[in-house]
Amino acid sequence: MSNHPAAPAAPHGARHADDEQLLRDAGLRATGVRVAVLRALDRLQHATADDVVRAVRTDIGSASVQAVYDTLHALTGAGLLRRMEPAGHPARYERRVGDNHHHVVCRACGAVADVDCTVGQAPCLTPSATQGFTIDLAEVTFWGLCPDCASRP
Amino acid sequence: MSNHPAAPAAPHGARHADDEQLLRDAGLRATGVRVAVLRALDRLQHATADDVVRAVRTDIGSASVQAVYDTLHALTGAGLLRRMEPAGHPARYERRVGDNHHHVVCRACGAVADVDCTVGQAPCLTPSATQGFTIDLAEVTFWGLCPDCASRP
DNA sequence: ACGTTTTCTGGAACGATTCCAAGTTGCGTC
DNA sequence: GACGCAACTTGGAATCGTTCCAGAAAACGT
Repeated sequence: MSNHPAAPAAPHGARHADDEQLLRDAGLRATGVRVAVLRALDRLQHATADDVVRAVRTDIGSASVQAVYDTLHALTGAGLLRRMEPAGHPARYERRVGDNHHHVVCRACGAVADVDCTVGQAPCLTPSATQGFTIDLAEVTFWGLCPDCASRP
Repeated sequence: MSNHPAAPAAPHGARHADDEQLLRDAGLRATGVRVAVLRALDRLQHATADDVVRAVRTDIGSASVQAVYDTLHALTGAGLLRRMEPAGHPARYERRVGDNHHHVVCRACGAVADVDCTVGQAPCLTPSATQGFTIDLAEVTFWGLCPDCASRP
């Protein structure tokens, strides 16, 4: 488990080789690219599509950009991945799904980290006046400076 | 005040013609385009840059795309406007600044509405573990369906 | 009236992502 | 073990919102 310095609280339950089963359980074929994408996101947190392409290529030798995008979409759609897109930055993907956690984004370098919300499980999930909207998700993004960027103007 | 069916809580204080003073107070020249942009956003809430371009052109006859983008940046930088960018949608601008309010975005049509957070003034503004980040803003976005889109599959 | 700032026109470029078509590979099932 | 469909490949072009460029003209505030 040395690759999992801080194991996510999310119950995605799969250990490396079991990603195949995870995919099948979700009704998806367990293909090379898909397994490699999951493995890549096991190591890289909040990786961009580009990060994933590179990681997958290092892992299994080659993969087309489209295959990776397709996979990211399929896995996100199946609920195996979560997608977040900080304003002004490319989308980022993570395996931590199902728990309601939020993100801090560094204004300077764009680094992203996870944060658990203070306010219990479902934070501001019930706004007072919803304007008639049916709400299914509350997304909280904190903006600031990461430790590195804070220590230089 | 018929244009202000629900006057924003934000104390931006300016009535139509006083936008010029508002600009000067912010250290900006009160130019035609800038005043027109403010006026446009008085009517249109959560307008895209494109919406603003069209509104400004209807208002003062003509304006270049760049002038509007420049203005939106200048005014946002001066704190007269707030910019929000829902994932997968173009940026939107609004005059309601200084209060901490949040947004609902319709997954289907992209419509945006304001919401006040249930949890008092500074909602999830103090996350438990900030990972060493210095946080200056908490942005909350609710996702769901607007009344219109909810009433058709 | 002057100097500075802003806006203009018109164009090209950007980055992330999507889409295309047609051919190949490789899963999973029978 | 073979078959059929889903997934992947290559290579290219296109999208959209936004930014950047340069030089000239206009407009603002002192």
